[in-house]
Amino acid sequence: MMTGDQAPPRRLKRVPSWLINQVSAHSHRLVTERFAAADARGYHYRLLAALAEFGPASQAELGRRTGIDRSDVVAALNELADKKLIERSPDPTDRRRNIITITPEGGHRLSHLDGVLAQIQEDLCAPLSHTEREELIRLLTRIVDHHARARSPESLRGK
Amino acid sequence: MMTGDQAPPRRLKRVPSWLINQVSAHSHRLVTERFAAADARGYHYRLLAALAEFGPASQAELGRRTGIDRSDVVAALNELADKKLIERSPDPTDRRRNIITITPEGGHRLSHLDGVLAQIQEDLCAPLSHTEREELIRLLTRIVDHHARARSPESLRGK
DNA sequence: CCCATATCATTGGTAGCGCCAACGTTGGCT
DNA sequence: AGCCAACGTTGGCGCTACCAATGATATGGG
Repeated sequence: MMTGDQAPPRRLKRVPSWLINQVSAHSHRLVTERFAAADARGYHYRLLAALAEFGPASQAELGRRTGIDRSDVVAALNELADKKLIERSPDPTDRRRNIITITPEGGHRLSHLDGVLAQIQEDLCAPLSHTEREELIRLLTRIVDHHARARSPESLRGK
Repeated sequence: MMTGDQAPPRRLKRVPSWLINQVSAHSHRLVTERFAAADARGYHYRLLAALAEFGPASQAELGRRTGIDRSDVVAALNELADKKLIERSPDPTDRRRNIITITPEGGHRLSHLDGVLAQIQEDLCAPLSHTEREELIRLLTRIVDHHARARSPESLRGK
C-alpha cells in the first residue's frame, strides 16, 4: 500500500456487470465487517428478517423466501440456534418439517442489525442524493424483478 | 402446487446493498456460466484486459489495476500461462519482478470474451432502456469512485 | 558502504456466498 | 400398495476476496 492504485482497464469502466461487482464487493465488505462486530453474517439477517415478517416457517420456506439454498439454511440455523436467536421444533402436522421460531432475543438482535444495516446503506450511498438513491433502487429493482420472473419455476411451464 | 418462489422480506426490498447483491449474484451467474463455456473465469478476463490496454506489466501492477490480490494473480496467471494466453519472463532490470506479456492467442481469447461479456450486459440490462442503462452506469460509477478514493492509500496520510 | 525498509512473487490458509448431488424420512395421490 | 414429491441433512465444489508469512531483491538514508 504505497502509491495510489493504478487505473483499471477502460474496457471495464463502463461495463455494468463490472460496476455492479465493484459496488457489491464494497457492500459485502461493509456487511461482513460490521455484522461480524455484531456476531452475525448476511445469512443470519436474511433468515431473522423472514421469520419476523412471516412468522414461524419451515426451513424450506425460509430458503425460498431468502434465496438461500436448503443446505445452507441448515448451517445458518444451527448457528442461530446456538445463539438462542431461533428455535427448531418438529411440525406435529408434518413430520418431515421443522418449525422455526424467532426468539425474543432473536427479535432484539434483528432490531440491532437493522440499525447496522441502515448505517451501511448510508455509507454505501454517501455520494448520491436522495433522488439518486431512489433512482438507483428503482433501476436495480427492475433488473431483479425481471430476472426473478425469468428464473421462477412457473416460467418453465405455463402455470 | 405452491411451486413459485415466495416473496422475500419487505425489509430487504428497498435496501440498496440487498438489491446490489441480488443483481451481482445474477451477473456472477451469467459470467461464470458463459465464461466457463469459453474455458475462462472472471479473473482471466480482468488480467487479459489490463495487459491488452497497458502492455506488459509486473504481477503486482496487474493486481493493482484489476483489484485482484497479489496471491490470486499468481494462480490466475498460472492458468493463463498453461493455456498459452500469457507469458512470464523475468524483468532484467529488476530481478524481483516478472514481466507478463499477452500472447497473440491471448489477444484472440480476449476479443472473444469481449463478445461474451457484451452479450451478458445485454441480457443483464434487458429490462432497461438505453437512457436508464446510462443512468445506472453513472450512479454506480459515482459510488465506485467515491469509495475507491476513500480506500486508496494516499487517503491514509497526506501523501 | 551498510542497513533498514519496502517491494516482489509465491505459498498456504480462511471466509462468505452460491450451488448441486445424494440420502433416508415422510406425505400425498392414485 | 406403490410412486412421486417434498423435507432436512451431509458433504462437496467453485469463485471471489482477503491475510500472513517467506525468501529474494531494490532502494534510500545515514
